[in-house]
Amino acid sequence: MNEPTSFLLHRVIVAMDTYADQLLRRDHGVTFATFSFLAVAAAMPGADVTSLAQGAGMSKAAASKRIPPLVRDGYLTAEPDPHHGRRLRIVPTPRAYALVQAAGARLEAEFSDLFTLDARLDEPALRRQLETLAGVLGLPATPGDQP
Amino acid sequence: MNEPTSFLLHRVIVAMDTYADQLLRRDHGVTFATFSFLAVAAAMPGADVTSLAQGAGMSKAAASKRIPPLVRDGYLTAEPDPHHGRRLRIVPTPRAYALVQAAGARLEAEFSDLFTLDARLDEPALRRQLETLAGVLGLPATPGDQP
DNA sequence: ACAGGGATGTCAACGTGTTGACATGACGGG
DNA sequence: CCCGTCATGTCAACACGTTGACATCCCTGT
Repeated sequence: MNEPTSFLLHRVIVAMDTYADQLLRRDHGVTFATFSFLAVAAAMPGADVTSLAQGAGMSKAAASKRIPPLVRDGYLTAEPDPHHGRRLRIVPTPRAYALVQAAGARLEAEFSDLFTLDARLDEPALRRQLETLAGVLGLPATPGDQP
Repeated sequence: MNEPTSFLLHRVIVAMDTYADQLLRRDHGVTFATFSFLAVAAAMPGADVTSLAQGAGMSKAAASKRIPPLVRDGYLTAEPDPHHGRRLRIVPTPRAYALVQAAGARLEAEFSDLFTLDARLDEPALRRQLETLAGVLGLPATPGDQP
């Protein structure tokens, strides 16, 4: 009996996430989840908590809880929206942009290397398969796009 | 600028996991993590807590906490190993085997369908890429194999 | 003007993972 | 035989997500 492809996919991702997490912790002092959240925030500066939650694929409550520590650590600023009494404007600081840029480039480089480690790996082909799969699953073409 | 392939991979998996989780909750009354844990237990009946943790890719403590509720719900039995004063023998009940078999088949069927929904999807090709990737990452060929 | 419904952010309670510490059983070398 | 060391399971504390409830604010229809 063969392992289902979906399970194999799962294991591969878990391994890649673990690797990325260790790299980010060691070299940038943040966890993968934090980096990911900051990357979303950097992609939509001035967004409110709800948009951030959607973009990061988590609940409003989770995003709301994540923000205060990131403000304390100098990665974000959170100010009340002058045009809306309840809405917050979340703006990344230069430190956040620097982290996202550096760590993002680092991760991309690492995983690019990964795809060249074996001649049987064909990144463009894999990418096409994944994009089609994303389409079938109803995922947006780019992460966290706001309509 | 293009989204890194590794990020795309991540998003695809998260979507598939979410889908699987909803299906399992609705039709089998367990979460994906629980199913996954029971699948590991079913693959190594009589294993101790440490082996189970390794097989399921979690810490000993997490496995240890997971077991009592599963015993209470009639999915597992946990008895002291007669040959070792501290070791426990974790044995799945028929109910666990039935769940793993039924839910596993269901998931596999769903995701097989998924791979036929678009003519551009080539499951064998995708699978070869993933297996090579797993090899490069140093993953075992089959999940939870004990040396 | 204002009543009602939706949007927004936060809270409490909970689920489930982690790490580090710990008591205790197994085991091998002196 | 006994002592040091490792293996084993559990506990406490924490991290970080979820859901459901909630107060508050905005906006629209009347």
